[in-house]
This record gives sequence, structure tokens and C-alpha cells, in this order.
Amino acid sequence: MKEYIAILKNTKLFAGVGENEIEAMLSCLGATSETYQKGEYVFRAGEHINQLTVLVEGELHIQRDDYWGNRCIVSRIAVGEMFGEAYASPDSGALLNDVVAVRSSVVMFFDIHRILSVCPSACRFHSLAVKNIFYAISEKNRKLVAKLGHISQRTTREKLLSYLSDEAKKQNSSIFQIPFNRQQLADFLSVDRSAMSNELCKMRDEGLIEFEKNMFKLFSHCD
Amino acid sequence: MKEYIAILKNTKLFAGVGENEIEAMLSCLGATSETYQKGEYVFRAGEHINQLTVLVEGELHIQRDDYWGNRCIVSRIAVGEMFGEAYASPDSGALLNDVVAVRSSVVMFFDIHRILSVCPSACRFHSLAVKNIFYAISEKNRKLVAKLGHISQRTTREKLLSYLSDEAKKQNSSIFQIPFNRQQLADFLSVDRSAMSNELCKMRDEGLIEFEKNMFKLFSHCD
DNA sequence: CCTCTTTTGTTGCAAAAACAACAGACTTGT
DNA sequence: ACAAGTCTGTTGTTTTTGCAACAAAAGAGG
Repeated sequence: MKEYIAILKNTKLFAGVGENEIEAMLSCLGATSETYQKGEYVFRAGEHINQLTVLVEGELHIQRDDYWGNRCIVSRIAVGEMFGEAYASPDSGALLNDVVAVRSSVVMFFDIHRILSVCPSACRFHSLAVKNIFYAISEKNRKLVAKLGHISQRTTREKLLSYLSDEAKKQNSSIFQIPFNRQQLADFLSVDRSAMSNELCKMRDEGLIEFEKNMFKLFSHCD
Repeated sequence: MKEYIAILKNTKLFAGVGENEIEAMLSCLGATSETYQKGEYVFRAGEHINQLTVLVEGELHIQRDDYWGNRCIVSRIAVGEMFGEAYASPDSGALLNDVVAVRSSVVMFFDIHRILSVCPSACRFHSLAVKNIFYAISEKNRKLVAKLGHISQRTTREKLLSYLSDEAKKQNSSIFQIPFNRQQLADFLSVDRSAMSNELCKMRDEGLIEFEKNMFKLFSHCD
């Protein structure tokens, strides 16, 4: 587990905590770790969890398949990100989505109650950790709202433009990579892949965008 | 401001805190209050805020109008609920949505930094408040994910069924009221009102549901 | 009680999306 | 290098949506 301390140091959860201090916290917080192969489930919709979870290697998707097999990718978890924290509250119900490894991944689990319940003065980092968790979940909240902004657009084109311009803004460049292939992007925006592919090509023909694989370029006259 | 202490007592933020203790906390947390008439904006998209906010009277909508005038109601704030807490982090950007009074409302503002930054031992309720905020934001997170589940359905009918069955489950009855009129429901599900109205009536004709104004009844053969 | 406004349901039409099926390009593993 | 599998774009058909316009019903206010 110690091999991941360098990674944990750069996570939102441990922001402001030194490496040697993290090592001390690991046992204090009851940390464990687990490895998942591509396609394996970390959690499944319907489960009840009471752990705080951090991805230290690989990539995860928070997603859900409905009766008809339509997949919806709610969000993507990159190395250093937390997940499941919204279900750490005592009265949170069952998990609404699956958590799946997109590729070989390593996950660390922390006992949320130890973080929240232990007297804050017992370990000087408890209060820092709580604040960090608050910031992290706030950020996730804003991400969800942003995504809601994308998929509440009426047409596929509007959804794409909303997502792509947001991504360009985040990466601070009109040329940028997206972390999805076409099927995943369609699942993320909850539209049909072929219709989306069609729309992308139309937009390219109209000179709005250019793309090659996961690399996109936006032209300024996109409104 | 003291007239709202009885209400604050039942909010998520002050869960577990007695009335007399709340009064002491109000000044400790730098609380202020403000009244808004129907249609007035509490916050506007683009603003930067650093306050925690609680609705103590009335009703608010978190919403956004796009270039074409399509409105999207992201969520609804009822008395006792917090809002804006996701933008209390130091590096949170501008507000993505407007916050509007649906009817005459009273809002209380708390300085988030006083809650998070003050030494937890200074006031025995700081750590409780932090935990409460964490739980509240977690719940909002789950709400957002649930809403995402509704609007990521492909057809209007699926969106309606997803929303209505969720509402029935929450209210624990197949007969229930929804907190929206038709236009608001359409804005919430981001679909066209007339198309939605059409679909509702078709579903009624098919014996899936019954409704009158805001009262809905779901029949069990809804899958 | 009447008028004005808001809300809800209804219809027809044009635009868009979902779906299915397929072909070519690209990967991967052997 | 070859075969199997995956990813992406393309096309045609069917279904659904968005939009506009209107009518009936319900509410608000004088």
C-alpha cells in the first residue's frame, strides 16, 4: 500500500498533508486496497457502502445499464479522484450506479466513519481531511451540474457543442483530447452513437470542428 | 432573524443542535437574512459566492435559461434546504445557474469560512456543523445523480416514468403530488411541454397513470 | 359577474433522433 | 502476416420530438 503514498499525496483527499504524515494516517483511517481488472465491478448498483474510496491507478466509470441495455456513463474517475463519498452518510440509500474498471485499476478504501467520528483533536489531520472531503464533493457536485447542463440540451449537436466547448475551456485550448471513444462519449451524453457520429461529421463538414480519433479542434465561430 | 430558529432547528445544517444553541451559533457563524419576492434572483449565473445559504421560507428554483430561451430547472429548493454550498470552496468558479424565488421567500446566509476555518474546539458545534454540511451535500449529490438518471432516458415517456416512479417511491405511495406544474415539469425533465402533455395523456389513455393537476397515480403495470 | 391571464390539452407539420445494418479502417493476438 | 475483433462512419427507415398555433379550462382581480 505504501507504494501509493506518492500518488495519495497529490489527491484532493490528502491535499496539504506530507508523505510521512500520510503513512501515519493510513492505519489511522483503516485503509485497505484492492486491484480490479478491466470490466470488473468495484461496486454494483443496489449495494450499500460506507467507505470513502480513492482511485490510485487506472480508470473507472460510474455508469448504469437500463432494461434495454442502454448504457449511461454518469462520470469518469481518474487517478487521484474520490468516489462513493456521497453514499457515506448514514441514511444514504442503495448505490444508484455501477462502478466499473475501464482498465486495470487499483482502489483504496477508507472507513468514512473513522474520518468523521473520531474526535478532531485526536489527530491533527482529521479536520483537514474533513475540509478536503468537503471541497472534493463540492467539486463533484459542480461537475454533475455541468454535465446536467450538457445533456439537458435538446439536440445532439447542442449537447456536443456544450460538452466540447466545456472541455476546451477546461483544457484551456481549442485543440484538446477527450477521455472517451465514440461509444463512451455517446453514453456520456446519452445519445445514440451513430446519430452522434453523423452529427460530428456534419459539424466537421460545416467547418465548426475538426477531429481525429480523440483529438478535437474547435473553431471560434461555434455559437 | 430569531423568528426562524424553530425552522433552522429542523434543517440538515443544524441537525442535532438545540434551539438555544442555534441562537448562540447564529452570531458565531455570521448569519444574515434577506427576503425575495416571486421572480427575484437570489444569485445569478456568473456570480462568485462564498456563503452557505439556507432557505427558511418560500421556495426556490436552481435554473438556467439558454440563448434560445429554453429554461432548465436543475433543482428545487424547499424550506430547510441548503444551496450554494458547492461553490463555497476556494477554487470553485462562477455560479453556473440562477437561483430564483418561485414565490415570496426568505434566505439566510452563513459565512462558510467561519464554519470551516475556525478551530473546531472553539465551539463544540463546529465539527457537528461540518459533518452536517457533508451529509447535506452528499444528499444533494445523490439527488443530482437521480435526476441525471431521469433525463438521460431517451424518450419523454421514459423520462416521465423514471421521474414519477422515483417520486412515488420517495413519497411511499402510488398516489402522490409533484411540486411542479406542467411547464416546470417539462423544464425539469428538459423536454417540450406540449410533447410531454401529449405523452402524459397517451399514458393515461393506455391505463398506465392517472392524474389531475399535480396529483398523480401510478398503476403497478408500469414497466 | 365579467374580464384578463395562466395553465393545460390538442393537432399538424417539419426536423431530429433512434435503430438497424453494413463497410472500411484500425487493433490485437497468435 | 493473418485472422478475429473493435471502432468509426455511412445510409435508409421508422419513431419521436420540437415547434407553432389554437381552444378549453381554471384562476385572479376588479
